[in-house]
Order: sequence, then C-alpha cells, then structure tokens
Amino acid sequence: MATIYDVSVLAGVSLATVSRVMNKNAKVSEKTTQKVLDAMKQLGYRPNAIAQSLASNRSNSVGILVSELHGPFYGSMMSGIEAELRTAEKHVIIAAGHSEEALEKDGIEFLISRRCDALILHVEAVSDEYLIELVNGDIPIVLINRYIAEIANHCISLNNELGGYYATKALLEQGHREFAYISGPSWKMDAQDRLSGHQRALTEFNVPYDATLTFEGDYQETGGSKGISYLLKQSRPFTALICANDEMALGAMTVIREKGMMIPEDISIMGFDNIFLSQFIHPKLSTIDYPIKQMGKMAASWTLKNTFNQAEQEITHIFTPSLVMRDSTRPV
Amino acid sequence: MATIYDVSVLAGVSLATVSRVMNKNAKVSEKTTQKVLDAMKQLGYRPNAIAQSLASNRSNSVGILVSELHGPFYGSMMSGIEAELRTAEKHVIIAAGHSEEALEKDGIEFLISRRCDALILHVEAVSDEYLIELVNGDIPIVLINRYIAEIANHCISLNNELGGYYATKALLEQGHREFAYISGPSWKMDAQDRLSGHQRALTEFNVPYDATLTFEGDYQETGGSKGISYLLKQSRPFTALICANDEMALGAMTVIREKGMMIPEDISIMGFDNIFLSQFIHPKLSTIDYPIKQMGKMAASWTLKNTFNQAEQEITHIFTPSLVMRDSTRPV
DNA sequence: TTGTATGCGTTATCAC
DNA sequence: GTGATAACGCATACAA
Repeated sequence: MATIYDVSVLAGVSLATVSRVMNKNAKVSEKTTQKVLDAMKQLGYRPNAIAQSLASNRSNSVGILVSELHGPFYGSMMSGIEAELRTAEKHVIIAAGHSEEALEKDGIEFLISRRCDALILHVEAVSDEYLIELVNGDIPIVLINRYIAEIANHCISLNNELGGYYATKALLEQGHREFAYISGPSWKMDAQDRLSGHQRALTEFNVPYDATLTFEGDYQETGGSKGISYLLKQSRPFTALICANDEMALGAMTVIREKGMMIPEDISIMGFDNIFLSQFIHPKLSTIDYPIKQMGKMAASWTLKNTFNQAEQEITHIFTPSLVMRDSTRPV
Repeated sequence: MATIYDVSVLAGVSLATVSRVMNKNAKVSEKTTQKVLDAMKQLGYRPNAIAQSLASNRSNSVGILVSELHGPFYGSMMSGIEAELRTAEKHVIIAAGHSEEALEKDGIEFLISRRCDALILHVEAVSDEYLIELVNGDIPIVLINRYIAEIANHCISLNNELGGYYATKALLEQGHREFAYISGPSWKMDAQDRLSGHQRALTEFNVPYDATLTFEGDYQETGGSKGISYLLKQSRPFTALICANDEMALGAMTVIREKGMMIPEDISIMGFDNIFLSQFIHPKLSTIDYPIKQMGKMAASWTLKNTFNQAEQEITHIFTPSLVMRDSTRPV
C-alpha cells in the first residue's frame, strides 16, 4: 500500500507538501497540487487513518456503546447518530456492552484506545461514580438514557417516570382500575422510573398498587410471554396490562391470543417506546413515544458542538415522552 | 494519558521490557514483570491501540459494512458476528453503506484506512468487478448475502432462489393458483433471485406468472403497505400474497386488515427472512427461514480462520433456506 | 510556497 | 533476560 512518501517521490516534492495538499490547510501552488494529485491517483494512494490519528491526535470518529447491536431501540439510536455524524463527515465506531459491567468497561476502553474524538454511551451496568470520573477525563462524553445530576449537561435522557405516569393515567382515565404490570429488569434505572410513574398515577387515582400483579421481565418478547402467563395464573383479575416496553407487550399479546382472549376487549394493553413496528402489529399498539432516534441525533449534535466546534445549536438534554393511543386499549 | 515510556521510567526498566510484559511474547523475569505491572496500575496506563496498530500493522479488529444500522436483519447479522468475534477477543468496527455505491465504497475505504485485519461486507450497490479486485488486495474479505463465482470461497450466501421457490411451492401445494407478489427492489440480486424462484415454482405447476400482480417494494413496511394497496386495486383477484421479506408482509397485513379482510381466510400471506418478530405477530407469519445470525457467525469464523489462524473449522459457504409454516397461510 | 526535522506511542530487530 | 534503536505513516513547527 502506497504511503505519503511514495507519493512525494513520484511527484517530485517533499513529504510535507503532500501532506499539505491532503489537508488543504496551507497554501500550495496550483501546479504542485496537481502533480501531487496525479501521483496519488497513479499510486492509488489512500491515507492511513491510523498514522494520521497518531500524528494528529484526532481520529474524526466518535465511539458509540450500545447494550446490543440488535433490537429496534438500539437500531434507531445508532441510525440517528450515524445519520447526523455523516453530514459532518465523521465516522462511528460501535461496540456492544451487553448490559454487563465488565463488558461495558471493556467496550469503553476499546473506544478510548482507538482514540475516538468523543464517546456516546448507552450504559446500564456501570456506576455513576465511574461515569463521573470518565467525564472528568480528557475525552468528551455524552450519556444517552441516563441522568446523573453531577454531569447533567453530558446527559441526553428521557423522563421515564413521566412516561410511566402517562401510560397508567391514560388507562385510568379510560376507567380501568385493575392493572397488571410487566416491568423491565429491576436493576435498570429506566425500569425503576417507569414503574415509579405507574405507581404515582395509581396513587393519584386512589387505586392501590398490587405487587402480586407485577412481573419482572427482561425487556424482550419472551419476557412478555412469561410475564403474562404468570400474571394470568394469579387469582386477581385485571382489565389492563402495562408493559414497560413494546417488545414485551408483543410477547404478551401473542400469549393472550393463544389463550383465546381478545385485545382490547378482554384486556387493554399499553406498551412503551413506540418502536417503529408498534403501528404495524395487530391491534396497533397504544404506547409511550420514546424519541430515541432524535435523541441519538441530539447526542451526535452534542459531540459536533463540543468536540468538533461545529454548528452552534441548541442541545436538548431532557426529552419528554408522549402518549400514543392506538387500538390495543379501550375504555372499560 | 500515560504512555509506555512513563511506565518504563516509573518501573525503572527499559521501554522494550514494558512492551514485552504487555504482549507476553518474550521471557521476562517474575520480578521485573511485577514491577512493570505495578507501575502500569499506578499510572492507570492504557495501551494506545492506534500506536500499536501502526507499529504492528495489526489492529485486532474486523470491519463490518452493513446497509443499515437498524432493522432486524442487520441487527441479527451484527450480533452474530460480534458474539463470535468476542470469544476470540477481537473487536468490530461497523460502518453503514446505505445501499448506495458511493457510500459503500466510502465505508470500505474507511474500514481499510482504520487498518482492520479483515472485512465482512454486506454490500449491494458495488459491482462484482470492484469486489473481485478488492478480494485480490491484501486485506482478507468475506461477503455476506452475495455470491460471485470467481471468489466463491469469500462468499457466505443463501440460496435465495430456492427460498423463493419453497415459498411459492408451499402455497401451490395448498391449492393456491392466484398469486400476488411484492418484490424487493429489482436491482438487488436477492430480490431478483427470490422472484426467479417464485416463477420457477409457478412454471412447475403450470400456473402462469402475472406481471400485473407484481409490485416492486423497498423491503420495508411501507413498501408492503403501498404494494398491497396497489395490488388490491388491480382487477385480477388473488388468494395468496407472497412478500419478498417479512417487513413488507407486516406492512401488507396491516392494510389488509384495515380493508376489513381476514388473514388467512381471505388472503394467505407468506414472508421471507423469518425475522425474530414474525412469530410474535398475529397471525403468526409463515415465512422462509434466513439463518442470518448463523451466517454472520460463520463469516466471523471465516475471518478467525483466514486472518487470525484460529480454530480450523469447517466453513459453510452456501446456506439453504427452509420453510416455516405458521398461521398466515392456509389451504384453499 | 516549499523543504527539513522531529515527534506521536508502539513493535520488533538487534545487540549485550 | 534486558536495553538501545530503528521503523510504522503521517502532521507540524521551524527554516529557507
């Protein structure tokens, strides 16, 4: 693979001149520029990004850490980030943390070791302290879906509690009084927040919270299936099921139908996240909109602004969820 | 950020020795090893992967190019690859090609410039010639979902034609004789192959292929919605709808229901890909299984074998699709 | 406008 | 077993 040196020899100029025409940051005569360009083309020269990074201490890339590489939530997030960054000619380097502390730290180490210019992290297992320390390091960092007061301006998060509140309130206003709830993993902050919102709404309507009709799921379809199976076995009846995300709602719906019940006639179902698919399933899922794509875009804008000094735009740090009523819920 | 030099000074040894204990590739006495380790810990030393790459000409990472960062298909693929690579302590660097020639080449350039040790590509827009040339370059390359005879052992692909054949044949055997077909973008090879398989099955059963009941979709939900709307407006009736992928099937199902028709009573629907969700929608989707996750895993194994000389395992180059009959189809 | 020289943080090839 | 020292491919301060 040709190097800058080969190009300089062929073009009959110095190595520095070649570097200059690449970076267009210094005046080079029209004529030599052309000579260099020709030589580059002739050699099929491609700059070595690694060497560039080492010499300049910048990589023109931002690192992204997601929990999983699959799933609609992370898919939207990655797409949102990449789309925004691409307009600025920055690249992304993606790693997966799998919601495990060791792997998350590992992924972050990897991204740092690759000398990313900034990091966008969706982390769940590492501690606040760890993150605060990280933010105080020398590499710019944004957190998605996590709010830490001490570093609030590094956070792009959704008010999950409010989302949980909206979800339950909507059903309460439809007359529902008996609820079942399939939550996310209880150690995850967003799962806790959504459940808190649920409870707040119940309290507001003087409806007691029934722990026996709560199931801790895993945010996946199978969690929803297992959850509803469990809940249906309990002695207490319920008219509404709230799932802490759409995937679990989907899993639950499948089982409910298998048991011969109708949605929403027998059970109203509410999801959370408003994944793209939720409008294509049957019945169309009522849910809480989580604008994750825009949040990804916003996180990317943050790095553009704070790292690459581009486009001074307004950064929204806390997003507000909104209710999306469709066909899986109905008044009782 | 501490460098290897800082460590060597603190440990009172030479720079080379520090490098040795990092790479454990040469004998270093127990005692000095410990001194170095201590110094590293004390300084919070992290190796600079960029410098390592430059010096060693290896990066311990493999580059992945996908068309999109979202969607169940690419999600599964990325997950499959990453899971396999992680067991070997290799990392992935992901870029998106957006099914556009310029962007695909761009992404490949990026991955090469980052000195990935190998590349796994899901490309659709670049030409065979370009890829053949690439494969003859000095970086190991695997192609997913693409078969090019000249470089067959660099390809991990599915027999899409056979899948299309299976899909249609299953419906023919159920007695269907009037078909509508929503295809993928006609310039995509896999879309062409699936359609060819469809036509082969028709021919085998002496059923004429009706081009007026074929719609060219975009492999997305909206393509399915638009497609079925168009097809329903045609004068010719049909009892079965075949969609070139599950997402379009989903989009079509939504519209069909909005029009007050029943699935599968009024129309049988067959998808393609067997995305994870297809078993959770209602009615459960009959489809063709595309083992993309295993194929991703296989591509990763290929790189492990051909680039990192690990685990001499058997590589399957052409995967065979299989029929998955569920509830969206029924005999007529 | 162009060239020279040095450094970026490692690995690796020699010596000792 | 350990230490100098030359690459690796490029950016950049300093000269010319």
